[in-house]
Parts: sequence; C-alpha cells; structure tokens
Amino acid sequence: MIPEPAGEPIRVMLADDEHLIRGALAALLGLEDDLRVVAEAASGSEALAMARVHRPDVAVLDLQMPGLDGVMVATSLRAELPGCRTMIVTGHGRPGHLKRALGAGVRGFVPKTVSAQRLAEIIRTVHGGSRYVDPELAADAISAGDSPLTAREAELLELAEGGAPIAEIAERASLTPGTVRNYLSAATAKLGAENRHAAARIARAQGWL
Amino acid sequence: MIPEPAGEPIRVMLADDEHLIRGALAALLGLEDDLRVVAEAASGSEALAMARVHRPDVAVLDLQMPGLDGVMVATSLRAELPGCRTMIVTGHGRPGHLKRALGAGVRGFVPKTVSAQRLAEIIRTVHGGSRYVDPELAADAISAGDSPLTAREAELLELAEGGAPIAEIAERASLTPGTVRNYLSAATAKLGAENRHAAARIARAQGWL
DNA sequence: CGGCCCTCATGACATTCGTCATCGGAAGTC
DNA sequence: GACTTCCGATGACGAATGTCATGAGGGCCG
Repeated sequence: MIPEPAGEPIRVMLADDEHLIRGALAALLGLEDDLRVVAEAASGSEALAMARVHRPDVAVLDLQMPGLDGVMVATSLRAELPGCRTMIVTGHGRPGHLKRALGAGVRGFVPKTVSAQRLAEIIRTVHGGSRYVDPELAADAISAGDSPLTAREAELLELAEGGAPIAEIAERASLTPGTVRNYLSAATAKLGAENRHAAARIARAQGWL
Repeated sequence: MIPEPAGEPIRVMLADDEHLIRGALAALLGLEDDLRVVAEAASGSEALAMARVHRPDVAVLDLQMPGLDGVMVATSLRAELPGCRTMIVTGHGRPGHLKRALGAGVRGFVPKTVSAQRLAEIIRTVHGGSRYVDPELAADAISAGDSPLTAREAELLELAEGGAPIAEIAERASLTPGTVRNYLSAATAKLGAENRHAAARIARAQGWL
C-alpha cells in the first residue's frame, strides 16, 4: 500500500544480535519496493559504526543487544545523525523501557509479535515523521506510571539483584552497610515488597532499575 | 547444496510466539526448494494442534513460548507423532535446557544467532536422521554438568525465586518453615551461593530449576 | 532565606534467615 | 537385612536483615 511511486526508497538499518531474525527480516523488508535495507548490525556498537557509514533514514533497533542496548544506540544516533529516525523492536517490553525510549527520541516502539508487513507500515509511518507506539505496551506504560525510586535507591536495587548480601553491596557502592540497608528498606517500602529481592524483581519488571 | 532432485520437499512446522520472526523465517525457508513450511504456531498448544493436522516431517520449536515451552511440545510430539523430528531454536540457551531437550528426543538444538541458510542446512541434517547441537551450547552444557539438586530442593528454589519470605514459600509448598529453610540451606550450600536468592539465580542460569 | 528532598551515616531493636544437630519414616540398592 | 538417600520435622544459636529514629550536610526552588 502507498507504493511510493518513483521516489528514492527509504534507507533502513537493522540491528539485532540474533542473526536468524535479522537476516530474515532484511530479506522480507527488502521485498518491499519502497524500503531498502542498507546496513545490518549484530550489536549496539556495530550499529553505531554502521549508521555513521551508511546514514540510514530509519534505524530499527532491537532493545536487548550485547553491549549497548537499543535505547543507548538511539540516544547516540540522535546526537550524531539527527536526520535518522529511530525505532525499537522488542520481545517482552517492560513499561519503563518505553518511557526511556521516548526520552531518547525514539519514534517507534513495537513488540516482535507484529507481522513483517505491519512493521514495514510502521517504518513508513516513522519515516514520514509520525510516531507509533504499540497500543498494548502504551497501556502498560501508562498504568505503570513513573518510578517512585530515587537514583540511589534504583542503583542499590540493581546491585541487590544478584542476591548479594548487604556487605557486598555496600562495598561495591562504597557505602556503609547501614546506609545500604536504609536505602533498600526505603525502596522496598515504596514498592510494597516483602524484601529487597522481591523489590528488585518488581523494579526490574517495571523497567525502573 | 544437495538440491533434493525431485523428491517430495521436507514438510516443516514453525512454532514461535514472535510473529515477526516466525513470518520472516517462514518466508526465507520457503525459498529453499526442498523445504516447505506447512504450518505455523504462536504457542505451544497451538503447535501441538497444528502438528496433529499437518503432520510435519520436522518441527522447529522456539524454546520460550507462552504456555507449553518448546521442550514440552517436543515431548508430546514424540509420543503422538514418532515420525516427526523435533528441533529447538533458542535465543539465550542455558546449559540445563539442552540436556532437558535431548532427554525429550529433540534432534537439533540451535541458537538464534545462526543464519537462515545455516538453519535450513540443519533442518535437512535433522530430517536425514542425524543430530545437530550447536558446539558452543554443547560446550556450556558439558562444563555445567548435572544438577546437584534434589527434586524438592529445586522445587523450593523455584518458589523462592520471586524473593518471597520463607513463611510464604512454606505455605505454598504446604511445608513447615523450618523444613523449607533446611532445604534451601542445603541447596544454597550445594550451589556455593551466599543465600537462597543468589542460589535461585544460579540454578536458573544453569537451567536447573 | 527557609523549606524540602536527597544523601550518607549511626545506633538500637525485633525479626528473619542460615546453619547445625538430630530424629523418624519411606524408598531404593547392594 | 544393611546401607544409603531423600523427605519432613523440631529446636537452638548466631548472623544477617528490616525497620525506625535521628542527625548532618548539600542542592534546588519559591
């Protein structure tokens, strides 16, 4: 639809660490007359390098990649290539990620459950200057709301994620064990969790860490 | 390669909850002369239903799907359609999963980082009766070894995963809090972890839970 | 400037948790 | 039958943790 009569095709870059998906997607999107996949990357840093060379119109970034994740890449691209629109594709989208992505200037946020045709349409939408956010993910994000955690609380929760004892967290954060306990206690209370481990899970699920 | 001169094509079923990947893969594999994608499914239960109807030669199953996961589907298929070879495709493969998969009669185990062409070759290999396991995943599985946990220990660790307090775990398992602590203490010691939370993480990472 | 929030810390207290010893019963193996 | 392993439980003890009060310093905003 909207066959883009004879203009130049939209230059697309794909970044996804899973070769299977990236390759398949490149092939499918390449079938569309008005899209051309000009670059592929298997990691965040590679995506940045490729973008500098090939200067795509739209960068389709997987959220979870080794090294830099999709949102980080989008942040860098925004500074280096302001003309390049960015969009995020993700498997399981957590509410907080969407907010983070929008803050990074991302113009499209799509789960991997959409079809390739639908993705192609969304790429056109994004290229045209509009935004697109998957309705379900948007609803989740709205219902989730903002993070109630302060920066330190989130940081310490992150360190607590692996199940490490307080002493180790304190050491890694260069803080007193007592202080760490206070922060984690505050975070746990804010999240309504039973203990810091459950709190860390909740925060992670909300995309707040 | 090996163009399968004029025989019947290999009938393939794809099961993956991510429409984007499934569709793209179906399109790419369909390009191979000797492969025909005869069914697609977005969940484990759907995969079983489709398999009963379309009786594929090879079932390509994503490991993580809502409801039944890939290995469970493989187990059922083995009983219902002995002639159907099964293979697992996975994003991040944990050591324990491979063992579980092989136990379920799976004949191929591949990460999503392979290319579509490579996957096509592996489908042919599996259809021919051989097995294929990604070398890196195999190495991980060998170095990881068997689970040292007893059934209850693993079960309680699983309940402990969310960070729930002992009391809640005990209630859910219909056990005494003291007993729960003992089992979790034993599991934690076996895994060399600092506490049950870290132990749960380790066990999950090894695919032992 | 006076508040307000965040940061970092200390001390105290009750609770939870990890660890150990010990017990009985069930199941499987040699 | 003797041995081993697992399951389930109890009691006890020290250490780790959660919770609260309190305080000092810094930054931001009206």
